[in-house]
Amino acid sequence: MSDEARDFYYHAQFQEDRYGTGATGFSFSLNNSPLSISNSSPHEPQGFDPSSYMSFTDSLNGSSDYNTLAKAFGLSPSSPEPLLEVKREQNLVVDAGSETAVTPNSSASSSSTEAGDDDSNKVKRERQQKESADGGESSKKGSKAKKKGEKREKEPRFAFMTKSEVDHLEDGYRWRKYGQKAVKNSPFPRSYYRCTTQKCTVKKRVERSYQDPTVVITTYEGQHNHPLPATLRGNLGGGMFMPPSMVAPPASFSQDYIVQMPPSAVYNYHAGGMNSFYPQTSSATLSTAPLHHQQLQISDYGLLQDIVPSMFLKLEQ
DNA sequence: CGGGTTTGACCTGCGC
DNA sequence: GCGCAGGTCAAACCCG
Repeated sequence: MSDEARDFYYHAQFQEDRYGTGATGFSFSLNNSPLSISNSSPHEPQGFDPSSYMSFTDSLNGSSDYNTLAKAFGLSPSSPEPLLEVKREQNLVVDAGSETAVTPNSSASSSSTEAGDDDSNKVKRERQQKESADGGESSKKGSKAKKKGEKREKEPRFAFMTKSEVDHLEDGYRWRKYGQKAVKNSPFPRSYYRCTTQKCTVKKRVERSYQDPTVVITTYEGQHNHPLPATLRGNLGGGMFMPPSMVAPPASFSQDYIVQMPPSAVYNYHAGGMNSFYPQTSSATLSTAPLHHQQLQISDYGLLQDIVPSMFLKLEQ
């Protein structure tokens, strides 16, 4: 697998009740066939390679097994009814189905200039040399500088889209905003966040789709090397949304499978059919419509917090 | 006072 | 080489 093909795109929708009316929920509004080879999306790049699809797990572990995820969601490679969109970014983020294309290769740098630790350290060093002539070799942040010629390693990334009124969705981890930039051709800025846990280099970018302002595009980069902050574990209620960071596919569709809603939270679903899956908890209700049209209504987020930690442990082993 | 946010400056990569 | 856009830094600021 090439370095430049390790990013992912995930599409979900979240109906949020930010004002506490109790009506919250999310839906995997997958308007495209992510696992489909015969994809007909107008936004799909020409000559799109279906092998570029891979599971979250694959994305994070560096392996590529396209069929695994397809199986996991009961899809044949040409299934017209995708349940989950997991897509590598091939140097771009593409909304394969909706109107919210994310700068399709307008500048590959948007997806390839990651791992700022390397460059930024260089930047820091240079700045320090400029600004502090006392040759301070300190720099609490620039401690792991790399050689100049060394090529930056790209962290695996995946992006997903969420329908939400708030930009920064709670995902159980603590984030520190370190930047905000205006996005070309978009009235909405892009925010940059870093995980505040020490030694954790996970970053995420949050921006709104300029074509559909109700859609928030979140791009995760890297993997958390620590558990969910304890102070937040018991606080998963209240409309929190767990974006998917990893999928642990089942051996077969008839079995339970786990969708990890990251960074670490997991929902456990039971596959109910080719085009639907059902949460095992009674806290949620799900229509029998095809999944990509379904809206999972979670009426009791308190239950969610019970589910998440246990599922996480399950995946941890 | 500690931790998070804001924001202008600065850097890098890329296309022309 | 230049300009543009994305990404990051870090001082100033804010807030509990």
